[in-house]
Amino acid sequence: MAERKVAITRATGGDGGDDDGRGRAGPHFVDLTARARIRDAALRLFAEQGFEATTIRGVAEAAGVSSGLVRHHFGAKEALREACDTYALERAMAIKEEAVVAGRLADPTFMVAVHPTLLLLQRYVARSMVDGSAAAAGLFDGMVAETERWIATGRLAGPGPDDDDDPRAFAAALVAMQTGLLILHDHVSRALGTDMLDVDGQVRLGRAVVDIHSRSLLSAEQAAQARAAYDEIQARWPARARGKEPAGAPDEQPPRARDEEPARARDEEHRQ
Amino acid sequence: MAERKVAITRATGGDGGDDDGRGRAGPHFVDLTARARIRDAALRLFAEQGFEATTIRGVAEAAGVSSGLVRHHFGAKEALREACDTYALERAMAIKEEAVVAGRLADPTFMVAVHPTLLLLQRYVARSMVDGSAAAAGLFDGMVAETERWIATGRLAGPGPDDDDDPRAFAAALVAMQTGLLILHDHVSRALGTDMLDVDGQVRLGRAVVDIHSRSLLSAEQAAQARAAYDEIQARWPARARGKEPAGAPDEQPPRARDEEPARARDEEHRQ
DNA sequence: CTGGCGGCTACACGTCTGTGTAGTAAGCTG
DNA sequence: CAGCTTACTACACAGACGTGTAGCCGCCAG
Repeated sequence: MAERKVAITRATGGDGGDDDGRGRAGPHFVDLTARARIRDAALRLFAEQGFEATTIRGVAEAAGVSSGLVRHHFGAKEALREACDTYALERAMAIKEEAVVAGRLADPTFMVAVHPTLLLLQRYVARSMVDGSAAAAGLFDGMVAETERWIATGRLAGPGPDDDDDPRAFAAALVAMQTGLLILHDHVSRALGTDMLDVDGQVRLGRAVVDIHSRSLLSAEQAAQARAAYDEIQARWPARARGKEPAGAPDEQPPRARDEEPARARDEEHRQ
Repeated sequence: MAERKVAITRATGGDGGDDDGRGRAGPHFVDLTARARIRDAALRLFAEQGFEATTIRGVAEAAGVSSGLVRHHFGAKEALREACDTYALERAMAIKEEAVVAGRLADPTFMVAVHPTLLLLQRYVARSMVDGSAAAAGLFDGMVAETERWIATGRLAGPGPDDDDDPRAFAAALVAMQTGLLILHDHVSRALGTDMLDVDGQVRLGRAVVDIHSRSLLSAEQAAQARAAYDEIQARWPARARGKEPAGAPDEQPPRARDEEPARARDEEHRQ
């Protein structure tokens, strides 16, 4: 495009400018095209406040431009969102690519350095899922599909992919859990006492997630009890419940069957 | 419109109309006080669309009343939210209490039957956390605190509470993950092919969560690698990083250190 | 019967939102 | 030079929102 000329003469430096306002995979410049600054501001505000709560005027102010310019560059608010979607995906892939091809994957310094950007992008995507962006929905599906594929490879540690397992549900739960961490950024950060996207918080949270997924929170008997309870429920609810037929007697005693994992969150919730 | 108000004043005239519009812990009536219907509609809409996106007029329409009546009963939108917060907590506690004192905890039929209500309440709370309700923030903190307490009891299965662990981060991550499932209701349901709050989806998801938490997704060496990577990062980032001091050499090789759990979500994300 | 009272509605007001339009300045092209 | 495009601004508009107000209609105490 031709915006470059004006932007350059306009003291935004020589950062070039199709639409990301910087060299391909180069580092961040402080001076960006106004369009890029708008997009960045929108991305951040969308991620922090959500789509609806973010106003075009707010984006304009954060980017240091007039609200009219936002419209001039992006037309409508929805188009601005789509631009953010595209950019988030593109930029995240670029970072990942650089990390891989440049062999910097093994360099923690690099990874941590780019993480603020990367995590913001992820946070944006996560928030978009809540706000109901079409792109985010596709992304969620893609993540579930890939996780499912990853499960199928059997690289998952532990007892192995179970007998009659439900990999789709497994994958969906995993993705939703992971995304939940980003969505609840503010609350998690408050609990941690640090921004979870800062290096410190990010490490603490990362360790916690590794801990959670590198041990089994439920004992074998606890898990068995829970599964038995689910069997019972399925048996009594004739719906299309994955090939079980209803049993007759409506009153038996599954051993205190709802005190396990899924119930924990419930308990705590009501406690407060 | 007009015929309804008559029916209501006639039918609900005796219940005092404090706020829930029914006998204390009684079953649901189809005919509720208008106030109760408004609150129920608001709860559902807040849970489904979020607070900002939900309009008073929308609530009124869903409840079958005029928008003015919403204001008449609740004054302001924020007060309506607070009423929902209070009610959600109260009702959830009531259900739980009934389940415990009536000994119906062991009756899966009951649990499943009340689950649609209970899960909607939970979903409301989860969504409130995203929308930034003060009550929800307190609830999150309470859940984290209780989970932390639960961890301290050592009832957690597996290798036991680790050496220098970070129970706060552990608890926060756990709570956020659990909550994420509710927040991403739509996406999870789409992945499942069923509403995750229906009996079928609820069972499938419950099984998946039990599976996730009753095995270790990461092998011992994977976990060790990840932890080593975090050590490395902490060592190089002198922040207030929990009592480690920076090391000198800026170039070593943590064995492909960022390919584990936390990276998985990232990978999939960019893939699509 | 009468008067007050609470549930309930209709309608109006100010604000904020996304959007539309007119206009200015600067640079490239001819 | 003129003519066009592009970045950018200021201002106006319609609609939707939360909120405010006046009033109707059954009920029930006196």
